[in-house]
Amino acid sequence: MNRRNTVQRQLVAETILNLDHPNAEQVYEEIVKNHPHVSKATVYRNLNLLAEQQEIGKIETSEGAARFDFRTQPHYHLRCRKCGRLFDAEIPVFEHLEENLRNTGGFTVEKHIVEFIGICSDCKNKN
Amino acid sequence: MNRRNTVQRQLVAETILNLDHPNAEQVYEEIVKNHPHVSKATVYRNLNLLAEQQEIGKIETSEGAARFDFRTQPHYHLRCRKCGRLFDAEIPVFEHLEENLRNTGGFTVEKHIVEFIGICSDCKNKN
DNA sequence: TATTAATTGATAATGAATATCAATAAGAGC
DNA sequence: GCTCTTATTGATATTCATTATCAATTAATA
Repeated sequence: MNRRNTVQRQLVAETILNLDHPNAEQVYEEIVKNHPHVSKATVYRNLNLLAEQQEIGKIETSEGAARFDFRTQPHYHLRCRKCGRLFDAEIPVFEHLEENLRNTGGFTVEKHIVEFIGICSDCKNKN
Repeated sequence: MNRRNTVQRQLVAETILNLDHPNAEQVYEEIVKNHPHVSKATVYRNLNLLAEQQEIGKIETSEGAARFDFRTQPHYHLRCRKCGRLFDAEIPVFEHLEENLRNTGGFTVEKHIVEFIGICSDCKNKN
């Protein structure tokens, strides 16, 4: 029941700080550079555990693998539909948006996601 | 290059009209009831083709399988995190939202998604 | 009716993520 | 420090949604 402080969990938590919206694969690749023994399953497990306990953010975009984020406050993202990279959207969160919908037909809204989709500058210059 | 009017494509287009935000599996199940010969791959192919040609909507939510929709105008959805069902959100689309972000750091925004996540009334009454 | 290329059906393959389970090791109590 | 309990790990199998493959079929055109 008690959470244990394992080397692997520590590594996942630290690695998130050094990567920009990585997916689980990218976190794994970064970790195995210096710690080849760590299993991919362990990376997935710890990413999810840390996200559940609100120590990191988990961003499930509308396409592709989930991304993780050292930012835990609500904010929105831009997603490049070519490379899949995420960028923080520099607009304020709609604090009152959900109020318009609370208990719509018995549906209880708990949170909302806003995702902007387009092309990042890198991909624009590549074609 | 020319699009052909196959029985299978017709079936997919018609079936979408009778289902509420179905995923590909549900469209397939509905079709095979009366047409057991139709392949699941064909259903996937036609759903994607019709979506590309804007005849139906494709909704890639932040979790689980993609949903399809006979509505093609932009609108938002509520998603139940228990059963995964989608509901139309009865709020107007933010027409000018993307303007705040156009060319943010070279990123060109093409569209945006708003998704409300919560619990539907059916799932609320079940536990 | 013959031609040709879009489409299909059946199935293999992919990618992301979770499940399984025996082996390991963190942390508590002694 | 040593032992015990059980959270955690590593390795791998499995699941799920979807796409790829490819020979066979068939819609549409001439």
